[in-house]
Amino acid sequence: MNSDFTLAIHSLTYLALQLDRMSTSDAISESAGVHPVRIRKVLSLLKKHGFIKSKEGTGGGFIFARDLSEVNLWDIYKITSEGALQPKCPDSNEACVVGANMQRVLINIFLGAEEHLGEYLKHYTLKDIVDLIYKEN
Amino acid sequence: MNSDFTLAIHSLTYLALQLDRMSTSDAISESAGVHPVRIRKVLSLLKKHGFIKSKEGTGGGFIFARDLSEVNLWDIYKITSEGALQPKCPDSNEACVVGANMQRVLINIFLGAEEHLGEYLKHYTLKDIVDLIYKEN
DNA sequence: TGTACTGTAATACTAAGTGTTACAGATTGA
DNA sequence: TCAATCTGTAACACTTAGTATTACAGTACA
Repeated sequence: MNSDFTLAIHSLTYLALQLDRMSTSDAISESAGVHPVRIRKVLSLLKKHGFIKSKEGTGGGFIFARDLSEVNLWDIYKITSEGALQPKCPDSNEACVVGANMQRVLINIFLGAEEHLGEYLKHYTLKDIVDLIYKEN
Repeated sequence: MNSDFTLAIHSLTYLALQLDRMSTSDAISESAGVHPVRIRKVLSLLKKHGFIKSKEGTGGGFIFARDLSEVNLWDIYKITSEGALQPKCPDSNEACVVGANMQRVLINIFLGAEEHLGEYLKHYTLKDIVDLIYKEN
């Protein structure tokens, strides 16, 4: 799994603690320890899906656009990492009964796995994450 | 997720259809469409964990060592891919409340996710996979 | 009009995954 | 005993995905 998912969570959590003002990609990138351009790419995705708003120019930045408890981790997973579970099988041998059918079988199993993961991730809202950030252990 | 997991499943399924004789890494690699050395590496792992037996020399190869219905996909996942869900977060900023705590929060969430995935994978035994290979769609 | 932002393309760098070669060790059969 | 056929594994090369960096256009504000 690439880290866009965790960067998105990190960014949104950061914004969640600054609901009253805009935050710059520089500030968020410093908190997350990655390059500002990377953060802007991830935030650009989040914006396209309506989770945040942005404003260019002096005093601009990013700000949360939804209710904290109505955004969950599955929402974020879907736009940053959907299909990440699916391992890429090389083209196997059609002349062999295993090779010819394995891909179809595995794809279905991994689709199921991702759905299953979704059920788990849906239980975590951004509000939960903020609470966990403050809770010791 | 790397493809060791699916290669292991592929190999074991192949062996499951040849329970009465040994199969060579060459034969399996041809079915799976990857290099024989790669297959041997994966099979080496499976052997170390007692899923298969091997024999060197002429007429040698690999053979299943367990009951088909007592090996499930979670067993295989654990030895090939455990921790694969865990995205690597870059070291974030300890001076920021989000940076300082995010890693701990995410690690716990992903541990839970992997456990959850385990519950799903446990429901598929190798016997199920063999049945699915033969079942249309 | 200068400064501080976002938005994004292009490119370079790095790490993980995969393929390949090489060769030692085991086993078999002639 | 010798050649052939396997596994076992290390070493290295290649490829691709992930990430960082540079560059610059566009927007907003003072």
